[in-house]
Amino acid sequence: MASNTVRERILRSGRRITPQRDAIAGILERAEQPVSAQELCDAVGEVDPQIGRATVFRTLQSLMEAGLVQRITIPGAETRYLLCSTAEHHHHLVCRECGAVEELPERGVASFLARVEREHRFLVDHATFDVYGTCARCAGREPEPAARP
Amino acid sequence: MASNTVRERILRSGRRITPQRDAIAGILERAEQPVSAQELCDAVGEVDPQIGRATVFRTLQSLMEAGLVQRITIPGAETRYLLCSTAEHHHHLVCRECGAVEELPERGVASFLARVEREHRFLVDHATFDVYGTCARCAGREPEPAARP
DNA sequence: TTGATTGCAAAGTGTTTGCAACTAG
DNA sequence: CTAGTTGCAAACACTTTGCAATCAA
Repeated sequence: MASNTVRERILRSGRRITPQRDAIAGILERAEQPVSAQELCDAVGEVDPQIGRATVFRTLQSLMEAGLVQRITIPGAETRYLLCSTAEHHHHLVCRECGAVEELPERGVASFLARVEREHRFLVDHATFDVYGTCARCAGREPEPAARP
Repeated sequence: MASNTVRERILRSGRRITPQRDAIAGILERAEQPVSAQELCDAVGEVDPQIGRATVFRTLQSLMEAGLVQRITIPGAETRYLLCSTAEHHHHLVCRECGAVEELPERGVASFLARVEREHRFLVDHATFDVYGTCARCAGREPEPAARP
């Protein structure tokens, strides 16, 4: 099988590697949590102040189209971007404490969606399912975790 | 039990009824599908061109706080607002054909969330679960419905 | 009466675009 | 070589804010 570095994945998607994309991908790769466009711009600026906002946005868009990056839209907060291990459709568990994101494979959601389809006679085309809360590690530290699904 | 008109619900939430709010709520009420802020501004403008954008946004915010309105954030599209029959937390099935929105009660999602909590050792605080596809009525008309969960 | 609400216009965000210059493949 | 990519700055879309005037309860 082909190499799975981000660079390889970009190349395989028929896109060019440029220093800018390399920098942006690197930041996303190192980030332990989803990054906002603004944060990304700032971080990129530290690598090379020459790189402009437009490039950051265009790169994100490009990487999203390539399936390398997914955008998660936290309602009431900013849009954030994260490098995904797989281009397949999946969902996220986002920890509010540490920002860590766990990927929830589509498989886990599929059976539930099937039930929705059956019960509501609704043909599902796309579903967003993002869960916010406290991850196991952070829950271990906290005395009184919130709980309101 | 108390009356359940939108006016009543606004009043009961300790907010004032104003002609502007009445107009905005009326539009949301008549809309068969979620409305974007822009559309709302336009529609409101037809009722009374005097009503400004700021008022529309402030009213939406107010109604959201009161639990009358919910905002749904379609990834890659605009934010839309819709009047909800209940202030309780719930999710939506949105038909891409006709725009109709069906409310999916939290109850239906709860057991699924419980499983996620168990399997991922994750304390769920809030989950967004919005489903896009084709409703039964539209599916009946269409020869080849899309299907890619 | 009086605090909530409004209109206006101006300021913020966050994101996109046009275009000439540049460069990876 | 040449289509894809970039930087810049300006344009855009959407939402929020300050403030004085107004109005619902």
